[in-house]
Amino acid sequence: MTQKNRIRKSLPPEALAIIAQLGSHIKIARKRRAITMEEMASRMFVTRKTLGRLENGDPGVSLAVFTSALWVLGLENQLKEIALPEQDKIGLYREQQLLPKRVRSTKIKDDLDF
Amino acid sequence: MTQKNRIRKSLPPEALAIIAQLGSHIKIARKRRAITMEEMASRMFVTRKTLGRLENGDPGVSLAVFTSALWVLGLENQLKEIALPEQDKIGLYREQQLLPKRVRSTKIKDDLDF
DNA sequence: ATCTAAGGGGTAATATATGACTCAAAAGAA
DNA sequence: TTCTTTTGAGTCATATATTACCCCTTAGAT
Repeated sequence: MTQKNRIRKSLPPEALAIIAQLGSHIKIARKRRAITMEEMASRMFVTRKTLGRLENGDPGVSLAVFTSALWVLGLENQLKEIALPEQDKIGLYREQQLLPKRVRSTKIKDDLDF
Repeated sequence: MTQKNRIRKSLPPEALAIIAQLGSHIKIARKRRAITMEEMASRMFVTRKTLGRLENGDPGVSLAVFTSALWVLGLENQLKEIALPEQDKIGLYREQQLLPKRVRSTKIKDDLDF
């Protein structure tokens, strides 16, 4: 039996919780702006039901739907901060670990004029 | 003709760009950690191809895949900041606008003991 | 109290995502 | 250079997302 969509059965509970929180935050933001699901869904070019899945924390909704929701709410800029390389402390640390112990001057072909 | 998946054809270019950036940031973070796509995909319980779609900015990948990637990279906490109600300036402003002009003391039935 | 609209949830049809497999190009190490 | 690994990409089968349509409960306004 070829198993499909392993991820749905294996999503760590914390990841599920994060997605659920995102959904409820989006719902709160929508209500604060006094927008109905119908109205917001149409601005997102999706159906009310799909927006509902997002707001209810369904992990299966696409990044398109998610991003579009933030877009309609005017919150899309926050997404740009995610996984920013210059703020990735773990990454920067690991990168240093990968640096060579010593550096040796490399012979550069000097006909590469620049 | 019933049009399906309108969102794919209607995603604002900026939203597409944001998703593409997220993907490339994830790719950078992975490389910094010296993890191959194969290795990372297996930790996410998806195939290398699906991870590739995420890293290449495919707007169709699910929140599950996206969140799982951040999870594996140890960056999932950043997601918790998205659309946080207490930091939603637009929302807080609009909420104030919705407040009633005046307040009138309401007759509270006092047999609601609490 | 009454009424209207908002939203939760079901179904069937269809588009798309995802997995499994494969080939090939490109990157990197020795 | 040569060899190995990584990764990009195509195909097919299947699971799932999304739509369009439906009904129904309930919250909120009057």
